[in-house]
Amino acid sequence: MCGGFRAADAGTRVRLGGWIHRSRDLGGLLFLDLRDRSGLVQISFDPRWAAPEAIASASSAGAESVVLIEGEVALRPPEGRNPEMPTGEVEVRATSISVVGPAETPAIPVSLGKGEKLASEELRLRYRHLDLRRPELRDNMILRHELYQATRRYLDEHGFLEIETPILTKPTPEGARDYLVPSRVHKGEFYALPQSPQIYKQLLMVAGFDRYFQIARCFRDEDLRADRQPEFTQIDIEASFIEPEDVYRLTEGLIAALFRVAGLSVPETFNRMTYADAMETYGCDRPDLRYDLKIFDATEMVRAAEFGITRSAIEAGGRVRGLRIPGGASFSRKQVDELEAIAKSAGVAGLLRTKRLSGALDGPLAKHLPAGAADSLAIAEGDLCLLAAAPDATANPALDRVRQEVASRLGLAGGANSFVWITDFPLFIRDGASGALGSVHHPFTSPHRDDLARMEQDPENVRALAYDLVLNGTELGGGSIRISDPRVQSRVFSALGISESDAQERFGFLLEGLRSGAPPHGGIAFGFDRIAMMLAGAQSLRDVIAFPKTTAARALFEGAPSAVADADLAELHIRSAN
RNA sequence: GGGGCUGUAGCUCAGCUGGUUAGAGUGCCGGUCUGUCACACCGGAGGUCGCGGGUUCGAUCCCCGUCAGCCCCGCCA
Repeated sequence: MCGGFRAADAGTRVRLGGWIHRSRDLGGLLFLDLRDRSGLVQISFDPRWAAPEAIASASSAGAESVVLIEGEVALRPPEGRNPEMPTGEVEVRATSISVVGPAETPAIPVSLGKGEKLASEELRLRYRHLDLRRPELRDNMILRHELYQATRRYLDEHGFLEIETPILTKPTPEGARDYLVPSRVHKGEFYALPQSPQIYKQLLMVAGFDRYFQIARCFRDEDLRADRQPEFTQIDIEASFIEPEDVYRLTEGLIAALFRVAGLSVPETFNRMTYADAMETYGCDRPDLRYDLKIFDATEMVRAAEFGITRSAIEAGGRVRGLRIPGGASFSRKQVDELEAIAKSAGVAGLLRTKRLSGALDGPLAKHLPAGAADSLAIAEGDLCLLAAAPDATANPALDRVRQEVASRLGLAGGANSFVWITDFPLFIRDGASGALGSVHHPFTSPHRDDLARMEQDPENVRALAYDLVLNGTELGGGSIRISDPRVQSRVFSALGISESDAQERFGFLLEGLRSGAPPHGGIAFGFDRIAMMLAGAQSLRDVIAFPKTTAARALFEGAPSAVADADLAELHIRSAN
């Protein structure tokens, strides 16, 4: 392998295959950098050891052509060594070369020449076979492979069985849109690609496979982002007779094993935070805890103030909460306006601003505050304080975004990785528009035992046995203890407004399973691609997936999706609307 | 579904207030060159200015539409 040669290999006769990465023709003397998946090595052609025909052949071979080289590994002359290259001590003195895979001039550069920049992402995706040759993407794929292996090794060692579940499954009316697959045999009927193997893994528990895992491909037909692909990979885990604590302990070990692959260490155990605390203190359920910047409540301090904005917000049932920004008093008017614009785009009417200079607070609100307000609100000299007077439902996302923007401006997010388990999610969430209850996680999530009694009267305050693992503001994975008691499952369906017959039609095979002797069970799923992206230091999921889709869910290399012939549709009992 | 940015040579980009022959770097082709490694030097070829329409004496440039890529909101149990 090209990248592995060292000084100790000098004298070895070798036969090497690889791609011409770059060549330097000095006239009578010629150098090639030969590349394979292991790296680069310099091949030298000199009349002292290479026949004239070999030199001519090497000289005319184009970049990215595949060649076979015969020669001998030799130490380079001392002045010709290259400390920048792992193989820089040596070169292969070629005696023959044969061009076995001539290449046309590459459509996009693989090795970047003088002043050259990376081709646009559109072209990189169209010519993916070339882009994947670049060392950066090659290394990402190798890292990904090692993450697969570490996952399998760790879970195998902990007694988990790898079991595959179907790709052709049943459409689910809830959740994300399904990718549908028409049935040829059954006119007018459809399979769906799985959004996750959720129900199958629960049935595997019912079947007695008490520890299951799968590196599972999942499909969701929703709009994309830099960190969202329509098909993606999860590390899917489920086990019987376990509690949340068991899941935490098991998967902290798994995450440690995965981070070790990238040479990173992680804490022995991860911090915990309840959903309620996360929302109260950070305004979101996946806080970035690399920096402090906590949201605080100033409602009591301003309650008595004769100030219209805060007064009406409080009377309407809202609160006044905000952020103290250390040193923020030096922000320009324009900078603060930008922060306010971010908050407004998240739904609040505006931000109240006050800063502490020379001991006192300024701003329109300040004169309505009691003496000593700055101290009791812990606003320090030089701080800027931004307040949102609104119901939590709008203030939380607004303050969350302002918090992130401030952290990015002040460069606060550079510290050590910060893992945190978010626990005690609510079981239900009420849809603002329709007023209907929906599942926060999914309808099979177990309510907290202590909250079972209030399921019917006070469903919005029922906690779920659900948890997410968050790293630096990104959700790495999430899961729950599932419902294993069919009576509890019925009550949850009923709270969700799913009738007995609906439930039977949609999830009948799971309900039958629960009635036939179901162990208590639960699990978790991790976003494999996101973990790979983080560990690779990549900016986009597309850089850790061999053949990704564009933001419009197209595959540019193969041209999918594409139209099909009417005859093919007819066989599937389908007609295009166009 | 909505908003923003981008589209000019194989690749990366520049192109002034709308004006004669659309430029640069790199790659490619030809030549010189015996220790280069982003080799160096000399010469050359290479353009549907994404596509369609409009305004104008005249459009790469202004307007409308459309396609594609990227980013964001909605969406993603």
